[in-house]
Amino acid sequence: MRYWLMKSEPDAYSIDALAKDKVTAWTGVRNFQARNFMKEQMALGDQAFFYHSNCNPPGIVGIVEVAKLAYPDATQFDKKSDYFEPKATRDKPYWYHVDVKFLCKVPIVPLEELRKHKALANMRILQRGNRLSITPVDPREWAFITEKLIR
DNA sequence: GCCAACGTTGGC
DNA sequence: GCCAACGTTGGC
Repeated sequence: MRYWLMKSEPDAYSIDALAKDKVTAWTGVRNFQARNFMKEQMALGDQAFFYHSNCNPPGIVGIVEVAKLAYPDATQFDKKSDYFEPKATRDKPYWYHVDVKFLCKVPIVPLEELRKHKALANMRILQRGNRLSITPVDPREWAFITEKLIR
């Protein structure tokens, strides 16, 4: 089982929205690396930090679990959707996504707090210019955050 | 709102 | 297949 960090802009979809929905389809990912993490590596039961980005303050606000393996993103076939992909066909979809299940909310662990800890220095989210919306989290980093920074 | 960093596109 | 131009992300 692996660990992940998944970004969402709270204006678009927040941890509170997921707490209400319980399960959501993680649609709209349009980056090949992020897609491949979902399609090729995510397994049922994998856990992920739910991260609020592009807000003040950005940070980890919850924990979720992969509840359904990757399947084609329906929004790519919808001409009216912002996520429409003209090159995709039903036989050869471009974009995939998993479903994630709400596990819990946590008191925010701000990005600024993550930066303070040497144990987390290699986290993808902390690297300069990082924009990837889904990133793997090392099990040791996961343990550090859940044991030391979340209470 | 600014802007650095990055991914993607498309002309050649 | 290179690479400049462009669009997007996301912290600040």
